[in-house]
Amino acid sequence: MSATYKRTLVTSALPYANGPVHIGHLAGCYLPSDIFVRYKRSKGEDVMFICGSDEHGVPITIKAKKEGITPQDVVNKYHKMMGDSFKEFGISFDVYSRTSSKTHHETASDFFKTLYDKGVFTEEITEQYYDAEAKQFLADRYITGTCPKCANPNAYGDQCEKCGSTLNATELIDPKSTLSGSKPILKETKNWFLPLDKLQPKIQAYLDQHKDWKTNVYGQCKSWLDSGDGLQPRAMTRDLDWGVPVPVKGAEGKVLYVWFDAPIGYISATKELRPNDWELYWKDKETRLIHFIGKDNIVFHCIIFPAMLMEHGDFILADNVPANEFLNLEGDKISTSRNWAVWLHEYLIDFKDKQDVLRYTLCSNAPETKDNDFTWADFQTKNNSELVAILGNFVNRTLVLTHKYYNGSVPSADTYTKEDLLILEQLSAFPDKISAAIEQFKFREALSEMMNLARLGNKYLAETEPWKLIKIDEQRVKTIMNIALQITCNLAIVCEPFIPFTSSKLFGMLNMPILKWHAAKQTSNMAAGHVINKDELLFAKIEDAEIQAQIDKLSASKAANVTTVIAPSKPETSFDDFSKMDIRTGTILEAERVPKTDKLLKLKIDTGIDQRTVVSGIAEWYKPEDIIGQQVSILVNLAPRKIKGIESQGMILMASNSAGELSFITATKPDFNNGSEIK
RNA sequence: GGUGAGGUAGCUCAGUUGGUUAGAGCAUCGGAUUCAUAACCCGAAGGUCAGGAGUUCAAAUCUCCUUCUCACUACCA
Repeated sequence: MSATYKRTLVTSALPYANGPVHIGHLAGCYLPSDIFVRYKRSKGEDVMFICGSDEHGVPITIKAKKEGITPQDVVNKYHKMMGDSFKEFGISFDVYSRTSSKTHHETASDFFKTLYDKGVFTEEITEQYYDAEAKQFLADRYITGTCPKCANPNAYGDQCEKCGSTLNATELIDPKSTLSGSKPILKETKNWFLPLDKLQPKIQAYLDQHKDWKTNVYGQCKSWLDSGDGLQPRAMTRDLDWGVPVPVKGAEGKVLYVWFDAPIGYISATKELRPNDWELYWKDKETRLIHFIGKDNIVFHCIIFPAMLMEHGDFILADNVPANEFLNLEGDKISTSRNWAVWLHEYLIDFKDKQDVLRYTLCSNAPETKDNDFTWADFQTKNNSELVAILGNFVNRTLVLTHKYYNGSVPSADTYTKEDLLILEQLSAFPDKISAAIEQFKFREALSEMMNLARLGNKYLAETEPWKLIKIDEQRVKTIMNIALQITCNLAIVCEPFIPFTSSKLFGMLNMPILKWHAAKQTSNMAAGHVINKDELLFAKIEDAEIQAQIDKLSASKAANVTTVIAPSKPETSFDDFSKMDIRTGTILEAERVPKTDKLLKLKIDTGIDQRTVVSGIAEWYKPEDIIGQQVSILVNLAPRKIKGIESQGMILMASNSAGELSFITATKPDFNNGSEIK
């Protein structure tokens, strides 16, 4: 593959500018892409590494409103924060741009215009909620109301965070605009859709050429294409005032959909970096385009963005999309809102100058094929038992002996023994072994191969025992130490993509210029007589106390999360409104699971008035056989509704705690027969 | 429920087109050693390859069923 390409364009998913970077982001795409790019650079290949902040979209406007600042303020803050911490961590982007830049606005706008002029989009008029006071359409996130499912009064228009269900804004009970607090009205609006349904054959053909993609990536793409109705048209514009304005007449007050806008950010960033020849990287067939992303982005990078590029016409498409799975933290999902994360900017303070320890740990346990778990104990072990004990130790013993025996001057190799030759042969084979793994995006394997070189070194010293031989055969020891130094030097070369800070430290100690990848195949990079610098330790042990401090920090956020979140009270209502509800005491007579659902139970309730069927989403909390005879409160004059083909005639009232668990509510005294009113 | 990805030693993971006693690192235990940050080196122990059935001379690998985890998706009046 590389034979047919002249250059490589590597993109790393644009991080969303509403929070700092955490280890999940790093393990998912930034670290693998950085390793890949550093390796390519070391090989002397033409490679460009693109990233930037994704700064549009509704969550940022909400965050801004909450904090009483402008969306631009929000993205300025996080753009700087993310950019700084990436840099300090050694993620070597050639450009770290942002989607609020002028270049990006122009590029995205032109891109849309081109597709528009080509007649790619379909127009569709739909009804959306509109806030008459604020005079704007409301994104789903700007509407709150009562969740129709769990009765959480603070559900968003797209999702209820309490019960986790996805919603349509129009389903919310008692919807409310978060802008003005007023009740939104439905109003017609026009949006532009990318007709993915019509493009499906083209996308199919594209994916068919890439069956070599990682199984998780290809599998997920297939599932989109093969699912029931296939691909569906997707709106590429939104009624919102934060983003790239839609450059079309009649589209005032509309912006491009973030997922239309964000991937174009890769193009804009390249333009900024190479204003004169950026097209070479995006339009020349001899450029290889690779997107590094997390698994949540697969559909956008493998289906939607390629579709956009295809329809535009001039662009090349991704040759590979090596998406990683997710990284968990101490057994739980990483969550920004629950503060369950290791934040990069905090790590960089707590573990100053230990970038490589985290890089090493995250790479060696990267979620390449399935979700993985990051634990602090593992972090400590990887540092103490591998970086310190194997790599650091080998380098240290080699340099210490060199200073001790030769005052830091590289001894000359004399006659090689059979075992020496074997070692040298193995030594020169390492770069290709590591290359092979990196080219296949198997970074864990590549890293472990790199460590094997240090192991080889340790083993060589243990077998030849120069500290014993020095007393009887000084000539022989010179050869041994020369070889040990060659191994050390080549380690400095091949470890660079993974642990660049260590690499440069090592080159410094060896008093060597930075050597490139091909040099690692040589076994004589360190010339006899060359004088090395004073040695220092490459890695320090990490003590239990430091690890405990991090674990305590996490425990604290866990404790903070357990404290019950009390939903704020709803707006005042009238007694008349309340008394319209006819709530009764009833008893469950029969209960059974609704087939093909996870959460639904079909209940037969004696309401005192009659016996009726109610479908209720409580199957996660109650087993059918356990609740026969259970007394419940039921809203009996609610309009019936068909759920999964069953007509549900009422609603069981449930108490719901902050964990989203549900509980029946009933009279606590006996003798409250069915039909007793609740008021 | 549908779709996709997973379930291999205590832990984290490899296992190519089915082919001899299923591998590695870390952790554990034993030995050896002292140049080295009690590190290194050698060795041992450790697995009904989630469970069951089938195809085959031969299955971790192919087929079917069951079960668990994760993601997307559906149901929630």
